Amino acid sequence: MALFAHLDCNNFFASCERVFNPSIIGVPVVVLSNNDGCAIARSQEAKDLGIKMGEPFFKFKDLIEKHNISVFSANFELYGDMSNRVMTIASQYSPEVEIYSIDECFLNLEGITDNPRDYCLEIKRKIEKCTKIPVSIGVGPTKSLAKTSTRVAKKFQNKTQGVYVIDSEEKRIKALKWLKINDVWGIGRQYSKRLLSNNVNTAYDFTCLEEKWVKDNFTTTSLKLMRDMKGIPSIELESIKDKQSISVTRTFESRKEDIEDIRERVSTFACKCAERLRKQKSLCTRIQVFIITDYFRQDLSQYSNTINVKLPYPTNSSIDISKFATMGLKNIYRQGYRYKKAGVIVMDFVPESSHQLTLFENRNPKHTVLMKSVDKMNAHYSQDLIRLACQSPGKTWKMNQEHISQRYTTNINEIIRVKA
DNA sequence: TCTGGGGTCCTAGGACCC
DNA sequence: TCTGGGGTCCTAGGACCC
Repeated sequence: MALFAHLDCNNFFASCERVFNPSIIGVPVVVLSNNDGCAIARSQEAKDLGIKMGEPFFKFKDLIEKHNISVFSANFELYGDMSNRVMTIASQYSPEVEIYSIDECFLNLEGITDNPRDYCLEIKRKIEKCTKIPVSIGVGPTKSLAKTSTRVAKKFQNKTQGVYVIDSEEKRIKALKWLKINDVWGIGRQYSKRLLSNNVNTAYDFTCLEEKWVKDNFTTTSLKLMRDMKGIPSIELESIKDKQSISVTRTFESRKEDIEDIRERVSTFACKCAERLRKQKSLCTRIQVFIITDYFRQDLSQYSNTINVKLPYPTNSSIDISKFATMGLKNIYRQGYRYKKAGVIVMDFVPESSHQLTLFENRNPKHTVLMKSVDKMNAHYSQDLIRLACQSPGKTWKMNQEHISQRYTTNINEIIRVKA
């Protein structure tokens, strides 16, 4: 019998901040998105105050002082490193692990234990001891049921001690009847609206639908999900795959009109894309560039556009990608608008190794060597030491990060200090 | 004044071919 | 006036996830 565990860190980003700052344990904590735009993580206390996921910062600013909320700018370097630690420990408990997101993973427990509850309590204990990150674990015969179990484990923490196992038909039905349709993995806003209007209120109702109806009204993915929740394993554990696209997009700290300012941003985004491409040893053959004005300001004139640039040859050179992205930008830029956001997305990859030189190759082989040394130096010294000339340092933009914590675990200068 | 970022998958519909 | 059918490939857009 198939057996999956799903592990989820509790309020992950907020918990990361608490690891290095025990004074905020027990008080509400909110972590903000880039530019301190909106809430992307909340501790339980902050959730209880009614602060919603994605809520703009300015809308709950008045609550901050009133309830003594600790606010942090997102510190992804710290979270990424803490995530690695959690995942490394989890991986010791199963030969087959899928890292699903920064704070979640699935473990294949088939044939590993006769007592999944105790086994997972041990995993939880170990992770919490070594990393101080609290986790919840759910177990079930399929991935979606394991994920459902995790929700139960979280919701009824006192009863479950943070671990719940669906190991009988009664438990499966009980959990699915409890799970609201809009909380089901794979059922989003649009789908739940349609399902609710058809009197499908819970996950259980969903599993009772006719397969044909689900397939006709939704997609094959939803059908798979439905079978999976019935207990028929239909969603497989996935191994680590190369990315199919890499994107760097940012909201500007202010609105920009001048193409020169935007070009500098786009060039920097392009270089970041190229760097990540090189990291996974891929070359891209298509670049997408987009710009958009501030759609929250309907009083201003709006414009947005996207362009696809097909490259004459596959590349992961920052110089090439920046050049083609800039060309794309020039095509879609229109004067007289105040732009709020731009982005570069690289796609249609080929592996670096299998790339064959084409007859009309005009890729500059020197770039490969150059980029290698750029990456090396940037890794060795501080990040982004080496830039292209067009990323003029004077113009390089700085994010609003008023409340950022230190990179305790990845930067020696920001390591935690202990008073003796 | 102030509203994130990075991904994946699926489908409908157009272009094109025989 | 009548105006095939079937197949493939590609892409934009929309849904979903964290």
